[in-house]
Amino acid sequence: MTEGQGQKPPARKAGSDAPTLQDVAQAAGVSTATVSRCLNMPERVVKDTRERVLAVVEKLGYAPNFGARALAAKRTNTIGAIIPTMENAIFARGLQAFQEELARHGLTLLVASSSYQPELEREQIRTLLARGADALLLIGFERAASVYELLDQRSVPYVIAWAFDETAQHPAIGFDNREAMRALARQVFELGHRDVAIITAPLAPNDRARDRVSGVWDAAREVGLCPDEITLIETPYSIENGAAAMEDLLGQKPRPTAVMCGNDVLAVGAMGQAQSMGLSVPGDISITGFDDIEIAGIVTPALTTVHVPHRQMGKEAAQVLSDLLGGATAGAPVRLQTEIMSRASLGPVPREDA
Amino acid sequence: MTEGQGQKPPARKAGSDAPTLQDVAQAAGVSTATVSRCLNMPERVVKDTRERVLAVVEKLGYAPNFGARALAAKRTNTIGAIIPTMENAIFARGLQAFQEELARHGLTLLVASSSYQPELEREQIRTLLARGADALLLIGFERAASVYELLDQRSVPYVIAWAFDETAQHPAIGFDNREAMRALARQVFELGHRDVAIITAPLAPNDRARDRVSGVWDAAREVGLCPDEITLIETPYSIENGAAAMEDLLGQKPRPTAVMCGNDVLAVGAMGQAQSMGLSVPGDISITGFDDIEIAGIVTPALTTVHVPHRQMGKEAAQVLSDLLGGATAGAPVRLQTEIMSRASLGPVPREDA
DNA sequence: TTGTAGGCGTTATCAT
DNA sequence: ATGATAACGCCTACAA
Repeated sequence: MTEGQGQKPPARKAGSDAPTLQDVAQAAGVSTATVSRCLNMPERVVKDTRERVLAVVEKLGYAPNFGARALAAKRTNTIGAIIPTMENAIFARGLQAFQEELARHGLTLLVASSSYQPELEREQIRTLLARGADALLLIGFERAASVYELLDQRSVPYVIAWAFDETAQHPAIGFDNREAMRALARQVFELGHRDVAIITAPLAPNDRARDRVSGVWDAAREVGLCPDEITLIETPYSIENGAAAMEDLLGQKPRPTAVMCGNDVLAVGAMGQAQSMGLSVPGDISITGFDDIEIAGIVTPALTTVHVPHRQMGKEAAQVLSDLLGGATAGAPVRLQTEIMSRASLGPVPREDA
Repeated sequence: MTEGQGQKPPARKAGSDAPTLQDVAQAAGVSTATVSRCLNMPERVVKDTRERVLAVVEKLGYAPNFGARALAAKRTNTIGAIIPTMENAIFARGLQAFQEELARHGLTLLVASSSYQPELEREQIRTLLARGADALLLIGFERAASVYELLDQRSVPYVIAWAFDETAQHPAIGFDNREAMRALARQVFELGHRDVAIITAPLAPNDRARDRVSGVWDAAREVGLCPDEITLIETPYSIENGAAAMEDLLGQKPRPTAVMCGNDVLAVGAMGQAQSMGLSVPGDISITGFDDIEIAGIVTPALTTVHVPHRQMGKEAAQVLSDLLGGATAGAPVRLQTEIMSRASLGPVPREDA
C-alpha cells in the first residue's frame, strides 16, 4: 500500500457508485459467493446468515449489476420484442398483455421499434441480443432469410405474432389476416357494392397489410370482379393520412360506394373526411376498418370492423416463449379467431342516381 | 492441453454463441485492443487496418456485448424513462419524440412503466440504474425523498417532465397543469355554468391530476363558488370508465350542465355516454378534456380541450439530458405553453326548464 | 500505430 | 454451509 492511513479511498468528485456484491459481503462479514447464493438460491444458505445478508442488502439498497450478471450467467430473463411502431395502439395493447404475462413468469420485456424498416429490424435484433435478450417476439413472417439463420445459429428462441401461416416453419401465434378480411369483404359485396376502394398501410414492408388486401381481392373474384378495378391507396398509419386518402378517392369518376381500410385508424380518418365533405356514412358511402380498437366503437357512426384478440395474442405469445425457454420444443403455429363487428358504418349500396 | 488434435473445441450441442472481440481480432490478425479502437475511436487507427477489421466485423456480424461494455466503460449511452403507463397515448407521443431526439445524440432509450405505483417506480428506477442507464426521465415531481436522495448520491442526471413548478429544486420541463386547467375552467364559468362536475384520474398517486383539479377549484372560487359543491369522480384512464362516471353524474339531482374531465380519454367516454342517454352535447351538457390527443378532433362534437406540446416536451427533455450528460449544470425548470382548443363540446349553459 | 494486461461485478466450480 | 477463484467480454491506461 502506498498510502496507508485512510479507511476509505479519497472521496470521489462525483457521487458514489452503486453498492456491489463486494460491499454487501464485507458489511455482512461473509464472502461474495454467499451473498450471491442468498439472492439466487436462498435455500442453499443457512437461515441465520441469510437473514443477516438480506438485511444488509436492504439497508444498502443493493441491486445486482445487470451487465455483470448477464456476463457471468449468460442468462438475463429478458425477452426482446421488435415491433414496427409504438404509435400503433394495437401493438401497445398486445404488448401490454405480453409484458404482464412475462412478468408472471419472472421475465422482463425489452422493446425496440423498427419503424417498418427491415434493415432497422435486423439491427434491432442484433442490439437486443447484444443486450442479452434470451428470446424474441417478432411481428409478421417476412424478413430476410439471413435473419432467421442468425436466430437459428445462435439458437435464440422466438415467436412470431400478428400473423398466421399454417405452412410457416416458425413458432407463431396469430390470426389469418387474409381470411379475416375476405370474410368482411364478402359482406361488403353481398350488400351490393361493386365500386369498392381500399386504403391500406404501405404494402412493401408489411405482410399483414398485403394479406388483408389479398383477402379483398379473393372476395372480389368470387363475385366476378377483377381486382384491378379496385382502387388501392397506400398511406402510413394516421388519422390524417386516412382523411387525405379519402379526399383523393372522392375525386374519382365513379365514386366508390364502399371503402375498406386496412386498419381502424385509417378508417376513422377516412370517415371524418367523407362526412366533412358532406357525405353520409353509410348513406352515401360505406366504410370498414380492421383491428377493433376502442375508437371504432366511439365514432359516429360506429365502425364496422374486424375484432382481433390482441390481448390474448400477447398473453399466449409470452407463454410460448416461456415454454421455449424452459426447454419445450416448438409447436405448430397457433391460430386465433377473429370476429366481424357489424356496426353502423357499413350499409347497402346507395340507389343509383347518376 | 489434455487433448491436442482438434483446432476447435468439440462442437457445442446448442447453437454457437455470438462472436466476440476476440473472434474478430483473431480473424483480422490484430489485437482486441485494435478492434475495440476501430469501433470506438476509429481515427486512432490507420486506415488500412481499420478497413480490414471493419470488414471482419461486418462478415461475422459482430456486435459488442452490451453488458461487458457497460462493465468496462461504466457508460452505456442509455437513458431510462419511467412512465406511469404505456397505454396512455400522450406518454406514447412524448416518448416517441424523446427517443427520436435521443437517437440524434447517439443515445438509446430504455422504457419502464410504474403503473402509477410509487413503490414500483422506485423499483424500476433501481432496475434501470442496474441496467446501466446513464440518466433518467421521470414524470411529475411527487416521489419519496429517498428516491431523490438516491439519484443525488449516485449523481445520476435526471429531468422531470409533464409538470412544472417554479419552486422545484429539480431540472424539469413541463407545463403548469393547474394554471392551464384554471384558464379552461374560467371559460366554463363565464359561459354561465354553475353546476359543474369533474371526472379525473385517481388523485392519490398523480400530482398532475391533482393540479388540474386545483385549477378548477381556483376558477370556481373566483366566481364565488365553493369547491365542495363541485362533484368529483376519480376513475382510471379509459373510455369505459369515463362513460361509467358520466352515467353516475347523470343520476344526480341537479344534473351538471358542464363536466370537466382530467383528460381527453375520459372526456370521450363521458361524451359518448351522455349522447347514448339521449342528451345533446353541448345543447344539454357541455364537456371538456385535457391533452388534445388526436381523437379530440375526431369525435362529434369535437372536444374542447387543452393542447399540450407533448412532442416538444419530449424533444427538449432529451436535449436537457444530453446536455447534463455532457457536463452542463442543471438550469431552471422550463415552462412550456399550453393552449385552449375551443371546439364544439363546450357551449353556454342551457336555459332553465326545471 | 499497435499490443499487453488489469479490472469492471457476477456466477459457478471447486475446495474446504 | 461457506469461501476462494476462474471465467464472462470489453475498455483503457500503459508499454513498445
